Amino acid sequence: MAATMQDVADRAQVSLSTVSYTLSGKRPVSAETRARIESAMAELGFRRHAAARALASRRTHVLAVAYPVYGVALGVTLNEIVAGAAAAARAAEYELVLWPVSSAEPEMLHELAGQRTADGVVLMEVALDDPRIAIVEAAGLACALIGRTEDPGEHVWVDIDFEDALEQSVAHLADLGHREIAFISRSQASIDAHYGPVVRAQRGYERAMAERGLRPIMVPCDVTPPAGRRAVQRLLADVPDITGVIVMNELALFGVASALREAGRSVPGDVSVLAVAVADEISEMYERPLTYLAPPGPDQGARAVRGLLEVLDGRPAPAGANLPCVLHVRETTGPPPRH
Amino acid sequence: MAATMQDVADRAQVSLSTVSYTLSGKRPVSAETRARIESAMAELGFRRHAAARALASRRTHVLAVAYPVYGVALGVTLNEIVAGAAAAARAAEYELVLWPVSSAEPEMLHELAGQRTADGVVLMEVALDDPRIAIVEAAGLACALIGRTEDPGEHVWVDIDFEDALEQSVAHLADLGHREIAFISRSQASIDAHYGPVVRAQRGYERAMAERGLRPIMVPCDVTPPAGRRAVQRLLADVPDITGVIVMNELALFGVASALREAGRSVPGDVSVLAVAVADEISEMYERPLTYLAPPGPDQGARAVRGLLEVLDGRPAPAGANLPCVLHVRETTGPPPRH
DNA sequence: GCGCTTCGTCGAAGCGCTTCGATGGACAGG
DNA sequence: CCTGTCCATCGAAGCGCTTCGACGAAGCGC
Repeated sequence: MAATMQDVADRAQVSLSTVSYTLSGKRPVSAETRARIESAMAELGFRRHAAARALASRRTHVLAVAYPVYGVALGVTLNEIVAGAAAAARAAEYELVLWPVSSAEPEMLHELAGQRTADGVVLMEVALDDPRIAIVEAAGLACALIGRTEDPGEHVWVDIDFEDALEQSVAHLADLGHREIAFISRSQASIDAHYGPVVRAQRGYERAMAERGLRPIMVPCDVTPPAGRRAVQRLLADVPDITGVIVMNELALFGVASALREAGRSVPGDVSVLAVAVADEISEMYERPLTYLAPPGPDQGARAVRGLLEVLDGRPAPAGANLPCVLHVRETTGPPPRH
Repeated sequence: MAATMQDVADRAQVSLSTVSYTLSGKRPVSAETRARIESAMAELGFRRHAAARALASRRTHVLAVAYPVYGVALGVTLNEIVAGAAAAARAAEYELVLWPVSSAEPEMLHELAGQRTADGVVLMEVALDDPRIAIVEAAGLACALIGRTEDPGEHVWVDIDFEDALEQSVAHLADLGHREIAFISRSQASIDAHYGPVVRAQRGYERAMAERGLRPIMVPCDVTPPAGRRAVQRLLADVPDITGVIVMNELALFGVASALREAGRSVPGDVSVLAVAVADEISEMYERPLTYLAPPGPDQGARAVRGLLEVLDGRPAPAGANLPCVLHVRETTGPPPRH
């Protein structure tokens, strides 16, 4: 079967512990011994047995991401975060695994964390009062948040600066001369549930509009294309002279496009469309080059993982990071029409 | 720190091995001893240490799913499979983790499999000649396929019966009286790459049409809403008297809807629309009750996991399962218009 | 030339669990 | 009453690795 460290030691004619030290670098090993051991490992195709290592070292060298498998329609944004996290983990010689847990079943998390198969957990889509944090910490694992609670305190957290994103969005449109700017956000349910991103975005939007003496026009909208279409139909009925639409809703975006087309409004001639926190890949799907604010995607995952590693190594947790989205001006925004 | 089995044994005044046996059930334990041990475990909040167990038993009790994080836009269908797999694993007291690996980086898989942190791997989105299978098996892990290779041989595999799905689709529309029935599938690239589902679906479609003396109308289409819209525009130009459209493309579906609306074709009055292998959740997103063939979703994951467990327990692998989609007739299909 | 440190290596003790063989008591059959 | 079974339990030997203390061989200064 698979070669063990003892096999390597025998073949290289050294003791088992020397093999361990060449691998970990925790004690010096002479160059020729190291070379002999390395070729023995290569010949035998040796790979450390993770469970044995974990048992002996009290470290699994595994980081987990609590991955919300249910409910999220469009995984691209999540996946970018995971990709960033995986890369950062790999760079530190940690493995990254995903734990498929919906936030509705914290019991599952308790189960997984209790077995101590990971050293730390990255929690995605953190709610303002997230019960999962306590569960993870009770199991003695480190934890990092993508998003943040009401008061993240000393936790490692990485969030998108939604307030800033909406400020940027309003600024871009207002600078172009728009006065009637609507914000199509998420479902009424998520607003009512005080879901962090939605609440903070709304706050940013309202402040940015108020600062410019503009009237905020909030349009809640479910995360589906037809909902986006209906939202725009409603908006056009209520505010016929609308010229700017900010959409923070990946799927609704497609419905927005078709509703505007149907209503005979050209983009950006009649109406400018700006998408917020939409992954590059989604923006590519749009029918024409979309003006959008790209979320920090992979960087979020990478920072969360690096923060986790700091904590695991006994260093102080880095300060929470509120990362900005970056504006890509393409072809769906322009000056408003002069009537 | 966390309680060990020895702590439980001490508190229940039995030996360590007796605790182990009550947990595993591999030897009889008297009722009162068991009760004492169980309350000791509850009081201490004991949970088995996974690494220690894995080391001693040569079984990690973990199953992994190679989860394609990159490229797949719409995760719903994948997630249903994962949910089914997780449930089946849990029922057998296995944990399920996801390994975030794109099929483009098999090296990553090699790394993960080499460390033996799982007993078996479920491979999703298997290509007709998938290099990952050899990698997993070389590491000595069992493996199950969602999808299948050209010749799956003795492997555990679970696939959607795409040929049958298209046969059902054509039958439904033809029975309603349609004669001009188009099939909007996936990108030309995936057709050229002989991606299994696409190839088999096309085969089923062409055969079903031929059997009825109908002319097949294949429309390749990228997996984005605007691509769906363009595909329909092209189709309407080429075949103005089209009355039936079969769509096997989750995202294009939304573009299909808007293109038909724009062209002034009512659904199902002028054109019937039938979606294939679209998750329930996606069908809910459609603007009106959609006629669709639901994929076996969770069942695929569950069967893959159960097959894996059979193999791990030394039993023969169950035969590959080619699962049918089930037709839900709702409101987007009806008889063709009489001109 | 002596004791010191430093370097490279070794041996052994676990990490927390599973599992095998052994043991002792209860009970039935003769 | 003795032997043979069966049942419930125990003790100990690992699983493959990390890590600590120890140790011989250099290399140093005085």
